[in-house]
Amino acid sequence: MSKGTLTGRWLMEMFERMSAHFGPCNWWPADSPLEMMAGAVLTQNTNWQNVEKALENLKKARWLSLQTLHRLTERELAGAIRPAGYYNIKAGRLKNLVRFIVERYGTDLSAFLEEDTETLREGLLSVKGIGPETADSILLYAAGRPVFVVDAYTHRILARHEMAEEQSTYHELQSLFMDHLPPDPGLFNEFHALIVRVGKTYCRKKADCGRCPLGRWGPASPLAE
DNA sequence: CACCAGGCAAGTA
DNA sequence: TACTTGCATGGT
Repeated sequence: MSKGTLTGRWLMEMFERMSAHFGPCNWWPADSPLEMMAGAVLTQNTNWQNVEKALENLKKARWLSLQTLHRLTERELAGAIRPAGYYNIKAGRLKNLVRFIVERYGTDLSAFLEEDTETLREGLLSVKGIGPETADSILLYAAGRPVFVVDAYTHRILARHEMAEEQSTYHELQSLFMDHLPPDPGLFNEFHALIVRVGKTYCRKKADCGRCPLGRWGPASPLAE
């Protein structure tokens, strides 16, 4: 909350550098909240390019509605999302999520997304196959809540710049952002998107790290010149 | 050819 | 509690 702290200033400097380097990311790349939620499940440990193919299959088949996804068999769904990998697991997870929503809120997704943030998060986490990152992605990008999303890139980048311990938990990393930044969904949205962008572009190979807007590996924090 | 990608749950000790 | 393993396609 207190952005006057040293950590808060670090984080805002980090944001400004990434933002100046890349410009607006326009996340989440989806045409509807349901597509966003499906994408969140499909992208678990998977390249986004593969997820796009799977989403395209669902759109072409006109299967991207709560009603239809609820009616489909797991086998039918698995066939369509094949390019996303882990397709049997993910078909089950998508069905679990859709069943949870339809049974409690009906086929109007907005009824679910209007719940208060705590209820939403607990509900999502109660679904088998929805973990903290998937739940928080949905909270931020489908429901517009001020919840920071932590992913593998967040962990990697913070650890490499010695802004967090290598063994930090999901909640610890999330608190680093949420305790030191204003609870602004727009800020959290762009911040997470930029972290992924930086991670994909500069954090994969050590050689690329020299061009990273956050500087090279090691204790050089974004504030260090 | 090997390795990785915007996780999660289940199993083992 | 703290590791380890299975899940699977498509790009580099």
